[in-house]
Amino acid sequence: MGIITGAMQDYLKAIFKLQQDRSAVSTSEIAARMRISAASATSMVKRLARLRLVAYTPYRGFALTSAGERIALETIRHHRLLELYLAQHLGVSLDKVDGEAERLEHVLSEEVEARIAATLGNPTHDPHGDPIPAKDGTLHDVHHPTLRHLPPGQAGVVDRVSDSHPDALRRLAGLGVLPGVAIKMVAHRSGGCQVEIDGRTLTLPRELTQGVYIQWLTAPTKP
Amino acid sequence: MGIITGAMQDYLKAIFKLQQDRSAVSTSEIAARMRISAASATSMVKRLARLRLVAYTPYRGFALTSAGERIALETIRHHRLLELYLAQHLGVSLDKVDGEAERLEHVLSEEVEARIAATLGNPTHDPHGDPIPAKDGTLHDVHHPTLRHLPPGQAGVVDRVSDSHPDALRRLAGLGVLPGVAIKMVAHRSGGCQVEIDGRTLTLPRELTQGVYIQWLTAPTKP
DNA sequence: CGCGAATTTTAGATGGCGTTAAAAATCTTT
DNA sequence: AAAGATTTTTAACGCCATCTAAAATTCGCG
Repeated sequence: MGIITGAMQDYLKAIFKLQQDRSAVSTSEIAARMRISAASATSMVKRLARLRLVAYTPYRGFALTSAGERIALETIRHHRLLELYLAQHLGVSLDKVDGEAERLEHVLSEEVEARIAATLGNPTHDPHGDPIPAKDGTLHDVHHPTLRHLPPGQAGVVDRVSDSHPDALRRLAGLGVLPGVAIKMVAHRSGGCQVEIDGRTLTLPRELTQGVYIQWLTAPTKP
Repeated sequence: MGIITGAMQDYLKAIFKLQQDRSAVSTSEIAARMRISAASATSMVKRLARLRLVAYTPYRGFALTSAGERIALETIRHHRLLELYLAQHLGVSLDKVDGEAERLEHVLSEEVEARIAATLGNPTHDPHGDPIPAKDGTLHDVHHPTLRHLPPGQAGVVDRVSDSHPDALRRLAGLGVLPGVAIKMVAHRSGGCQVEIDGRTLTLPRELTQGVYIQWLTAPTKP
């Protein structure tokens, strides 16, 4: 029940993410991910273990306790809400929101967090499609919207273009649909959709919109 | 040119404010203001002196160098912009904005600062009437708007009511115009103005609006 | 199984930022 | 101007968070 520092939150966040697949995390994994020495990781993990935020067996790795997971999820919630808010309400570009949120997340009060969430309409996914943990720790699936999922009027940025159909990829590239390009949905049509890129309006057939993954600039509206 | 920590920014800010009147600041003054021990103040001042942010003569006090003042002003700018932004765009109440801004100010990037300033219309005063330093360090006078200075449509909170006219004070209190009460300017009339308090609309004669100091909730609009 | 390789932990520094207690300098007051 | 009071600085410590180098442990392979 001591105080949780910003550095501790970062460790807990990193452990949480590494733990997604494998069940225990090693010192060197966390050190590599956080770009610190293995010795630093060991000493921090020991500190976290003393606070009962991770379960740690020397030489055997460690895993979050439920208390640790709770803090990790809160931190991730802060991070992703901030990313969305910065992008949507302050126009920060998507390649910068992560870095900005990284610093702000540690000093965000519960009150401001709540107001940001409310302003955004309690979104469930951040602009990269990653789920925003709910206050109770609930986590949705990762959301990888393709062009077809953009509602009309909604703008996004092309994240990547599937390379499973090289032909489609080539046609899209020819039309200017490339990763990093801003794209706005104008309207859905039978058999495709109309989008705006760089001021130009195009109509893309269904088979081309399939493999275009985009990043949301606003929260998905709730049904 | 080492890195400037958040604690250093807090010291520089405090020294700047103490320096407003007197020309040199003492260890005990800063210690009292920041609620830390005098010994801590000494060690931090020595650190700041090493970085050439304050000019320090042992046992004789210290003052900001121009480099130190620049950082102090930047920090105060961050603080006051954040206060205004939190109040105006996220609805944080005025008694909480200071504490919130206190933590956020140290991690605000130049980019987000600029976007916040732009969103607010490059305001010159915070919700308490204190001037927001410009990027170049320029500082306006303290602005203590009275009710008469509220533009129509603009809402504020009563900060204090002058007690130099006890009679006026009593009449205002009878009308519900008390410190902490939200008030909105409806329209200026010859000889007074029409305001809305708590849902009720009142017309106040000129002599009553004189001594009512208010806090701005939005930036003064530029001429 | 046992030995070298890889990983992990410990040991010992450093710097930031705070503390208390004692020493040093300055002020005050007679 | 000297004594006493006050202020300021120094000394010694603790905790966080990082590092490097060395010791301990575990892994992998012949």
